[in-house]
Amino acid sequence: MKRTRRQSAKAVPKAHSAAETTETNNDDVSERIRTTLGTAIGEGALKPGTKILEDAIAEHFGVSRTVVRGALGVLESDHLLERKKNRGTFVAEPGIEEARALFESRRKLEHVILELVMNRAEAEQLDALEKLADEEEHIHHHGDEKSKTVLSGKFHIVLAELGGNAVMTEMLSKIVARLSLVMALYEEEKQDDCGADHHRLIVTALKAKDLMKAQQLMDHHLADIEGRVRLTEGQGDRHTFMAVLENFS
Amino acid sequence: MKRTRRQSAKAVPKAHSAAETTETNNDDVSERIRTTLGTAIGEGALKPGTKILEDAIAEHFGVSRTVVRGALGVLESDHLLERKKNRGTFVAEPGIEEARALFESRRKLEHVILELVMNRAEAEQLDALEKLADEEEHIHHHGDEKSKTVLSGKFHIVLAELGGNAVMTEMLSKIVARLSLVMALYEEEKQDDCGADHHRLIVTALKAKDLMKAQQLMDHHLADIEGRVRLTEGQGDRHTFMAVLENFS
DNA sequence: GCATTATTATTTCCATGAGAATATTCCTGC
DNA sequence: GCAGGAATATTCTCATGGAAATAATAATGC
Repeated sequence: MKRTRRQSAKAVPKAHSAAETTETNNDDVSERIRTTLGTAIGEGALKPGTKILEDAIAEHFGVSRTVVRGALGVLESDHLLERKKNRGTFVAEPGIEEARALFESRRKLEHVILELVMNRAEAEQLDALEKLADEEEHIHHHGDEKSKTVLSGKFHIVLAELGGNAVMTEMLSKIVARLSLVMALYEEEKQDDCGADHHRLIVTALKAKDLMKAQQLMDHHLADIEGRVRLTEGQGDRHTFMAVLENFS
Repeated sequence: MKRTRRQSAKAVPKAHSAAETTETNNDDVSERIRTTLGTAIGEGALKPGTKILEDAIAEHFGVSRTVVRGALGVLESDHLLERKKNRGTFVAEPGIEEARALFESRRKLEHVILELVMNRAEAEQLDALEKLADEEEHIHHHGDEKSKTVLSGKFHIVLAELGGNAVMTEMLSKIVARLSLVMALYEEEKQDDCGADHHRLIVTALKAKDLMKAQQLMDHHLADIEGRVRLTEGQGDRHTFMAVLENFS
């Protein structure tokens, strides 16, 4: 038996039988696949180098491999996945040079965003942001590892949205996503206790209309994150088989 | 006759006959389609709203519609194309809010890039950049409309590359591409004579290590571009049938 | 003559099968 | 037992056909 593909579970059997209840516009599925994989990567559930089985995804979402393939294509163009010819698709493993560029870009972008927020955000919007920071701090004490990183990333996105520039927001989102891969690869110790209230401090600086202070706090916050990382060659693939061998030889 | 598709001209007839000279790795084709359409849009050959026939592209590149479809997908995610369900894909028509965001993002990015270039670029690299600006100025006097805009865009990309941050360069490239759509939609008068030597002035400021001056010149240059545009609603679709009608009623 | 409906044609959209390349297992000889 | 290789299985890759939807054209009624 040459081709034994698992039967599509929730896929419509064959015909688009006229009375389709859900009326699943299949283009939404492509979007859903992208966001699903994107957030999975973002919160570290999918580690760098993990192989992506397009058949499995196709089955899970009840669509053909064609649409999965399309979704993977744009994820690749976002540098979240890498496709090796005839080998398959893998979660990307950014190199140290790319990591450096990403950190730098993020620093600059966040600076600009703070400037925009300072000029545009209403007081009530800042209140909402502050509430998010508080919630985050609350979660922090309850040590839920996953929701911690998720919330932490969300703060920066919401902050960017307050800047009122969708292009900026999108750029930052993509950089943050890629940086989560960098952290997964190069992070050394997970000392997430430090910097728990960074976000809240930034908000108060914003409310005080002190741009310099806010940017300075942001710099400190980001430096804190970058400090958990050692960007030296051979560190990135310490999880790979060869690298592990070298540690024991 | 239900399905009359034009015969693929340069496509290999059927089998990947063992002795394929070119050994056309078909993934390169997808890349080629993207860059082709991308530059076509960038230099205004493809105007906003133009319909993209995937059959025609498939035939032209000698591949199936599937790979064309993939390429169009990532172009869509880059906001250069828009896909309307069951209607087709069209060259994107950015709205005025998007245009505003793009202009602003570009200003900020170019500022950052100048900073990076100031810190990193070697003298000889600046020489190369200056040569590019000179060439551009030379072309300018010979009024070749197309190569003028192409060269003009290229300057900013090369400048970004001198910044030594690939992420920044990519972001700027995408913004510039989208802005060419904005210009095509909203540009009023084509007074490209003014600002002919802007680029060269920026380079000299860079060589003089005068960051403030360089940024100021860049601001002026970009303001010049933005000045050619009137971002008011109803201006964007002045080419559409309904808008034309309104002008005569 | 014009609006409205019916018919035809194009084109998008997706599932599927076949081919090619890679990974894995099994087998044989030593 | 194990190295090397053949056979097998898995997975990617892409072209193709058919169904659905929209656009275009023809036809009909008034």
